[in-house]
Order: sequence, then structure tokens, then C-alpha cells
Amino acid sequence: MATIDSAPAPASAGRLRVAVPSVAERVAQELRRQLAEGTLIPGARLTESTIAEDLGVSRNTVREAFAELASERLVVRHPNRGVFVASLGAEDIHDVYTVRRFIEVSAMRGGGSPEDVAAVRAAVEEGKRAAAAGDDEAGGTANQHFHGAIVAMARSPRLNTVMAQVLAEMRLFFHKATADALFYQRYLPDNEAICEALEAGELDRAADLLLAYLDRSEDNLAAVHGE
Amino acid sequence: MATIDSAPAPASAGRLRVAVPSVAERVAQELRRQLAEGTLIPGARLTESTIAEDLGVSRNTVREAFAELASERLVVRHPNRGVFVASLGAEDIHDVYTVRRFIEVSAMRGGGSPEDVAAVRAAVEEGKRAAAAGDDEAGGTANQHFHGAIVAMARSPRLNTVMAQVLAEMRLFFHKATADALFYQRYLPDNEAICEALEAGELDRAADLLLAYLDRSEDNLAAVHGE
DNA sequence: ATCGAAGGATTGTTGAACAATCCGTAGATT
DNA sequence: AATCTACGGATTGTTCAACAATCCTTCGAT
Repeated sequence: MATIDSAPAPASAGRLRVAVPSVAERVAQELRRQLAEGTLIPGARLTESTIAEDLGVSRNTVREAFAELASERLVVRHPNRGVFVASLGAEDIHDVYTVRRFIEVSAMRGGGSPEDVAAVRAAVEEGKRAAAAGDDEAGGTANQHFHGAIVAMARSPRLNTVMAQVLAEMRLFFHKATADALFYQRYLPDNEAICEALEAGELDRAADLLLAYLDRSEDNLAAVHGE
Repeated sequence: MATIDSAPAPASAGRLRVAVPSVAERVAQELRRQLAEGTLIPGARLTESTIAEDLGVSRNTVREAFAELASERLVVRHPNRGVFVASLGAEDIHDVYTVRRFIEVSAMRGGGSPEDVAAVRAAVEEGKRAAAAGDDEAGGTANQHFHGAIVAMARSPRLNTVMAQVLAEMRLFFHKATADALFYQRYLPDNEAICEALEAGELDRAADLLLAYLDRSEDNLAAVHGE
């Protein structure tokens, strides 16, 4: 399949160091892409030699990429058996939402700078445009931007990392749920209301709305899972 | 230096599968130990070949261990330059405490089952014993158990993981601070008060006390850092 | 003193090899 | 027929050796 030689060759001209990511990093990136895109479905097995050949890299390099993805919980290692695309069970969904409740709600109560709030607003508008265009994929992305922007208000690199990983895990799961075209649109009014409360400086109310949203979202997802 | 063949040989008798950790995992564990113990000081460089020889494993295996430690932020990778023991700057300390405020305080407001509360109490008593014995190392460990137990009340594997990583990062930094023998003892009364509020079911008060403790602790640590 | 060109050392990556482990299947046993 | 055991194939875990790419230092020239 597609090779990973995407980065422009370190050709002649530019003397500006661009920090080309390592091969292992590019492999991880490519796998992340396929994971998010849904090419690799949860539970699928990833064979080292196959991927190594497909991407034209060594098995050892694939192995390093696996280690990275495993640390992000996107794949699971079964010793001596191989790595598999992570599949979230009911407990995992609940746990992910627990993390989100902890982090997002606290971030909301802390508020953010005007630029941070503007970023939240921008994500809401992005969602509206996606809905208008009927683009579900973009709608999901916008929703993740919305929640990412909320956490970003805390300006904490570590919290941002945690949140990014959790959102990546959710994206992995959503390929079952997104069959419902209205899944994201349903939450647009919530995002709008939360954002307005935030812009008005009513942080506690915004946090309460966000909490209610998360609870409802979890229930919906659990229902989809149970079907 | 010391080899890593610690696990009892997969001898004859036992048919019970014990899941021997992989070599890479044992290397990571050994490095974690040295990191926590202070043998490896922040900023120190870890040369692949040296460690490979010292532990009697291959360079590739060391590399896998590095990847794991890097994902835990215990070491930092500088591309083409090597990996270094992470050293926390002022921003990092603040960030770590931000994470702790988010997670610990929320967990406290959520409360926990009687067993979970008992675990918190046990950590407090552990700290008292360590103080009585004048054992600073044990005091630090007890303190980490205390805060770990608070987060454990949320019964969230992912939050526990995040907290464990943050505590590991702090341990890395504390080797400067622990010169002050009273560093941990100073916080014993706080832990006691927080625990009592928790046991009394006064979650909000316990959370407020915890928050105040975290703020004070951060200030102290920042002061130590600045000296 | 500044700059640039070797030189050496270390990382990044590859390829091949082998041991260890797992899985499925075919036979043997009851 | 069902269960157990042994075997074989496939994949992972780990090692080793090599080489390219990159960085740091030193040396020398300007």
C-alpha cells in the first residue's frame, strides 16, 4: 500500500532546519491516520511484517511505532500474540467520560483569556458550518476542537496531552456511532449555549451545562454500544 | 553494573503462567528504579550502547525501553542527540500542580467508598509511622500513596495512570528538595485534616483543604527551585 | 576572533538470524 | 465421541552487525 515518503526531500536550497520527523514517527502518524479514518477497525490485528512491507520500512521501526501507539492506548499489545486495534468496552467508555468530566468541567470553571474563549467560539462556528454543509466528518472534528479548546483554556501542556489522547480514543470508537448522520448536529445547540455562558463570564453555569452535556452524551454512546 | 535477571527462572514445576515481563519492560523498570532512587540525576545523558552493555541487552531493546520512558516524560528525546533524564523547569512544576489540582480536587469532591476512604487513612498512618521513624524516603512514599489514594477514589484506570505519571515526575524532581529532612513531615497535619474531613463526609471542605495544600506545596517547591 | 572543514562518536534504521511462544491440526488415548 | 498430546507453521521477542545521517569537537585557515 501507500508508502510514507511524504516529507519533501531535504533538497538543496533551504538551510532552515525543519526537523523532519523520524521514520518511526511517520509510521505512527500514518497508522494514526488510518485509525482515525476507520481503515483499521477496532479489534483488527496488526502484523509487524505486513505493515513493515506495506510501508517499506524495517520491522524494528514498526515496532517502535507500535510502542508509541500503545502508550496512547490506540492499540493493545498482547505479549507474544501481537498488537490489535484497541476496542473500547462499556467500562472504557465510562472511564473516558470520567476523565472528560474531571478535566473539561474543571477547565471550564477556571475560564480563560479572551483569545482562549475566542477559540472555543471558533470551534462552535466551525461546527455550524459543517452542519450546514452536511459534512459529518467535519462535524465530528469540530466537536473535538470545541472540547479541546475548552481544556486549552487551562494552558496546561500535560492536560492538553491527556485530552488529546482521550479524544483520539473516542474517535476510534465513533466509527460505529457516526452511522447516525445527526449524531453531532444534535449537540450543536448545547455547544452554542455552553459557549454563550462562557462568553458571558458565567463560568459555573457553563460548567453545569457542560457537565449535563457530558452525562447525556455518555448515555447516548452507551446506548449505541449496547445495540 | 547490575544485570536485570531478577525474575525467577521459568523453572520446572509451576504450570501457572506468571506472565514474565519482556526484557524491554524490565529494562524500563530498572531505569525507573534508578530514576526514582536518584542514581540518575536530571539532565544526565543516557547513552544507548552504555546502558545496553551495563544491563546485558541489545541496543534495540534499550531503545524500546526509552520509548516507554519518554512517553511517561521521565526522559526526553533530543533527535539525533540522545535521551536525557527529564529535568523540570519552573513551568513544568506549575503544570504538574495544575494537573494535580484538576484531578485530585475533583476526585475529592466525588468522594469514595468506605474501602477507598480507608486506603486514604492508611496512607496517612503510613506517613506518621515514617515520620516517627525519621525515614524521609518512606515519608515521601507515604505522601505519594496519600495523593494516589485520593485519586483512586474515582476508580478510573485512566486517571490513575495520569496521576501515577505525574507523581513519578515529581519524585524525579524531589531529589533536590528532600535535602530538607522536614519536607514531608511539614505536611502531615494537612494530610490528617484532609483525611478527617473526608471521613466525616465533608467533601467540599476536604477539597478546599486539599486545594490550599496544593497551592502551598507548589509555592514551597517553586521556592526550593529558585534557590 | 570568526569561520569552515575534517574526525570521531552516537543515534537512526536496516536486514537477517534465531529463540520463545502461540495457535491450529492431526493423532493417539480413554 | 470427546479429550489430551505432540507436532508444525507462523509471529513475536531479541540479538547482532552493519551503514547512513547527524551532531559535537577540534583543528586549521582566513
